[in-house]
Amino acid sequence: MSHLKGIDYKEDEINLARYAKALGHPARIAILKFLAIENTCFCGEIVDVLPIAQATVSQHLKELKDAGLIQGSIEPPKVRYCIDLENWKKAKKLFDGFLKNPKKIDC
Amino acid sequence: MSHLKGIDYKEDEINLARYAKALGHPARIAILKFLAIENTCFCGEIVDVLPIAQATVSQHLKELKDAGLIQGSIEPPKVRYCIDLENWKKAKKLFDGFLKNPKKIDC
DNA sequence: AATATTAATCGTATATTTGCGATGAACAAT
DNA sequence: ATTGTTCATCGCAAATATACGATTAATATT
Repeated sequence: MSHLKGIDYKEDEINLARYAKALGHPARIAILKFLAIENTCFCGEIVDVLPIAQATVSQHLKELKDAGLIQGSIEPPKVRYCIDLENWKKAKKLFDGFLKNPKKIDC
Repeated sequence: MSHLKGIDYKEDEINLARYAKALGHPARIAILKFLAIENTCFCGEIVDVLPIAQATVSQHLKELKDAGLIQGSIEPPKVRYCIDLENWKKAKKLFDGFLKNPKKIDC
């Protein structure tokens, strides 16, 4: 989310858009769901479950991590991923505030 | 959302991702917010308010419309836009189900 | 040291997104 | 009929995103 020319956008608008963008691909939704169910998992387990190549899964994981929705901790030779509950809650709050009755949207 | 190779993705995953993608740009968040506050508006009013060109606003409106989040009705020579409450609620339900406690995510 | 495992990264190809100026279409007003 | 207004669309450029095979890095295991 780098190219915000006018830069009138408010902090929350940018954050909400960033989270939304990260959720904007079904593979990443599926990854997050898997991660939510399993609590934690390794990249390889996702590769086994989804019909996409390892490099691509890794890429999606990176984007989720960059957006702050997940964390990874090294556990050689693997990396254990889990949802970042802190930011997950922030995201939830932003989406809740935005998606409730449009008449009463948070500003 | 056309390139879903494996196509294992579930209906809800695809729909959620589609809504999320539409929300994945701060300009579109700003547009929706403006629309929510004003109840309805014309393209030109958005152009006056946001620091982006008319063609670009029109493009964003098209994407929001394609995602189902807004509607447009011709009112020559203008087009009156408003939020599509029906789909807005659907989106809200999907995000709610997804973003609540990850331990209890909807599947 | 050599090997195996796991995941990130590189290089590449293709597709999509974002943005804008210019043009076009639709219609109202003169 | 001509003009003005509004918005969509076209054409283009640049940036991002998506996907993959191949390679590399890190580290256990043998």
